[in-house]
Amino acid sequence: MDRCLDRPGRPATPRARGQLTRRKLLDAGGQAFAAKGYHATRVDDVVKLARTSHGTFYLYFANKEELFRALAEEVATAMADLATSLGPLEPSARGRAALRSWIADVCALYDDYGPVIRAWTEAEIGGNEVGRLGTDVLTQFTRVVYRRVEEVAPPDLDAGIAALALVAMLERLNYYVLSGQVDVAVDAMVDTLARVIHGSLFGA
Amino acid sequence: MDRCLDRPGRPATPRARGQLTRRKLLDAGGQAFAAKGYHATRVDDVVKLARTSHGTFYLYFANKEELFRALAEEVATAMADLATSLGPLEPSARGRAALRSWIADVCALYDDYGPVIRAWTEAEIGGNEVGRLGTDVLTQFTRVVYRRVEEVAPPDLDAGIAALALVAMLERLNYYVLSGQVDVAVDAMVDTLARVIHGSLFGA
Amino acid sequence: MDRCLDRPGRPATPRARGQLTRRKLLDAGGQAFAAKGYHATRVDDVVKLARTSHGTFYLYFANKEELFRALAEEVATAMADLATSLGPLEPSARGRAALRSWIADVCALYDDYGPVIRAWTEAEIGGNEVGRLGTDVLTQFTRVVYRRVEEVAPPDLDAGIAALALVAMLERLNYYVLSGQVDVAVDAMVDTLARVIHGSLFGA
Amino acid sequence: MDRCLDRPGRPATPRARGQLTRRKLLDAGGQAFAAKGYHATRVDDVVKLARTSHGTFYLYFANKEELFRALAEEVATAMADLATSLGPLEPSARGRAALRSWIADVCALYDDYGPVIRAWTEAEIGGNEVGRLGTDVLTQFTRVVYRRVEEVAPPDLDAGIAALALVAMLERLNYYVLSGQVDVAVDAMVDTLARVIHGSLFGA
DNA sequence: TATGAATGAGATTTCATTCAT
DNA sequence: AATGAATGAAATCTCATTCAT
Repeated sequence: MDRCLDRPGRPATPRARGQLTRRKLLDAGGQAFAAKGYHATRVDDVVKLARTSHGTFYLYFANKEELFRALAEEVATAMADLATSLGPLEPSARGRAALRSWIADVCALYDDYGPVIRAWTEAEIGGNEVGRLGTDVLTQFTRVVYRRVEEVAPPDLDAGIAALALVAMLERLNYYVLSGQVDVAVDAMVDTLARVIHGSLFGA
Repeated sequence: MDRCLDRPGRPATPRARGQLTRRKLLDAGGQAFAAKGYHATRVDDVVKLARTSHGTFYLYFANKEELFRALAEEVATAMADLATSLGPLEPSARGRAALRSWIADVCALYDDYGPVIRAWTEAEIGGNEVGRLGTDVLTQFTRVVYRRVEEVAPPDLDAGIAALALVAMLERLNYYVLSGQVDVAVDAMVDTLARVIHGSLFGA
Repeated sequence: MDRCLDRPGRPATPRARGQLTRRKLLDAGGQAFAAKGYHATRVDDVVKLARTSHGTFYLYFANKEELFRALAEEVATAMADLATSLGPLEPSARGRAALRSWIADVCALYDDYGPVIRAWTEAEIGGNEVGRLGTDVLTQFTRVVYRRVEEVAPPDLDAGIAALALVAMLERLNYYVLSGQVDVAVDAMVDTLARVIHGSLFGA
Repeated sequence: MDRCLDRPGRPATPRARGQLTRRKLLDAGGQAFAAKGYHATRVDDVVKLARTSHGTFYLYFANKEELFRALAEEVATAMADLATSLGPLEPSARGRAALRSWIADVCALYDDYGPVIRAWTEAEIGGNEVGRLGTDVLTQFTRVVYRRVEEVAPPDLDAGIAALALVAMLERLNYYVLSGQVDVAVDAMVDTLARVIHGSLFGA
């Protein structure tokens, strides 16, 4: 961290420092978006958190939206991975445990990346590229859930909409809980979500 | 306060025009928020839609937030009314039909007031009074659902969280659908929601 | 005050009511200027104090400045009268008593009209008509003082500047005292002013 | 906080430019207030005089009032210094010369900072912090004069009020003269003030 | 690479004045 | 004679982005 090491003449640690600065900005962005939301976050908030300057910010990101997109892409990867990890749904107790475990992963991911997920589904930025990225990721995620629901859905249930409804529930409940609007233990939330989803597919 | 001028018979001009203008601004606000979201909406958008002037806007509302709050209060009333209209949940086909009908009402309300509901639960304006109003209304709404769920919940289900999860699902699915991010018929959505909720409580 | 007396068909008390309204506005203006100063006073403040409407205001005065000018003209008259009432200055005890009495009148006038006097000497409105009116009145007033000073001034004293200095002292001390910036009894102020002025002309 | 970049030898660019801009704004403010008065001065006038942009202005001052306050604080310092430089008052010719010299300093200060002094004693901005600062400085200034007057005041003279009256005369006469409302040479003004003040204390 | 000063377009807000009734 | 709603020009203020060093 001692900056005095890279003395004038020598470039020193080729681009390691740049990567570090970029990372600091990404982290700061995550924090800032979490605290105030995408729109209310100022570039100033980000650079202050990152302990850099405005000039530096624009060295790494073309604008605020690009910072957000970079963050969003990290989340997109994580969500895609998570989606593929959902195994077949089964009525058995074992199936239910598997479901519960997956839901726990979803909640953990939301815990890490909630603000980003939240922001990209906002209508406010729905018109632009980032909104589209968000929609795509969510659509992708929902498609996987859909496939699993379809395998077991009773004939009177529209698997497409049901999958969407379940994803909606997962996302929004996490939002309520993480934004502190309600006071619920994460564990109890995971239990209940598993119970409700399992129940709605296979009965109580 | 009865002025001698507005005698019965004469059109009651006194306050009528003002109220009309206020209404126009409120409606315009609803439209604008729906179209561009709370943050992206400019006071200018609102007055253009309402076909008035900037000055007039500030005659009726101190700022954009106050306009939003006024709108939010209308929604709060509507939601409170809707909440009380939820009857007991029952496993019977009749009970399910009643539930479906209530859900249809919820979706209709969301159709009318969606953008406001959406905006007030966003973290961006969560720090202020409006955010609190939103939280309060949603809490109130959830409480009513909670009471009904509690009456019939199987012992292995936490009625409080379940009620929250169901409200989350209702709200977020409507959001997905109304924001055009996915393409689903309202009727099918209502069916599925009724099916999922009923199923999760009483089995398939 | 019962407005219902002037029934539609009859004009009733020809223009008495108008004069009353005008007076109310003038008084309200005086109060408002006193409380917040000329610039910070809004037409709205005036009409609220006068319990009338904006429309009515502009029925009687072309604008805020005209209201001020009307007020200023009242003061101008009073000051001109006061100026002529200053008798010859004399070293005797009797002369000093006469001076004291005149100063008491000046302070009383300042008590009544202070805010107007204050406002018109402000540089802020010095460029316009009102400022000129103020300057004229003050010049006139000073001229009278000048004549009396000249009659008795020792040769080493420039009567013109001395007169100006005395008027300045009279005006500003009253301002300090009336604006509440310092806490001094009016009587003591009058005594001291008489003493200082008399002393500066005739010795202690 | 010592950054490795600004090593001794390199021009100390870091803060210098900013300070210069701030200074330019301060000076421009002084000019603008002098020319149009506090209320009539627009932020726009200031930035035009300083040859900067609106944005830059708000980088250094939160608003017009803050700029004024900064200016006022400079004046406050100068006035406090001036106050302490007043020596004992003496009836002798030498004492009178000393008094005259001090008055000359006061008038010079008023020449430099007149508009600020003028503005802060106005009722218009008297309700806020700046007004208080002005009152404090003037009170402080008066207190020093008071001490000197008290040392020599004849028993029939209230030294407190007399000091106030003298300060009032100094301030207001300068105002009349500098605002161009009357046409008086500064030298003659200083002479007359010295004569009047000396005379009022020690006789002609 | 990094900085912090500067910018200016655009948003918000105020308020003297006019207008329809 | 009186009202209160409406107006819009002008002022204030914000902030993403660029620039000089």
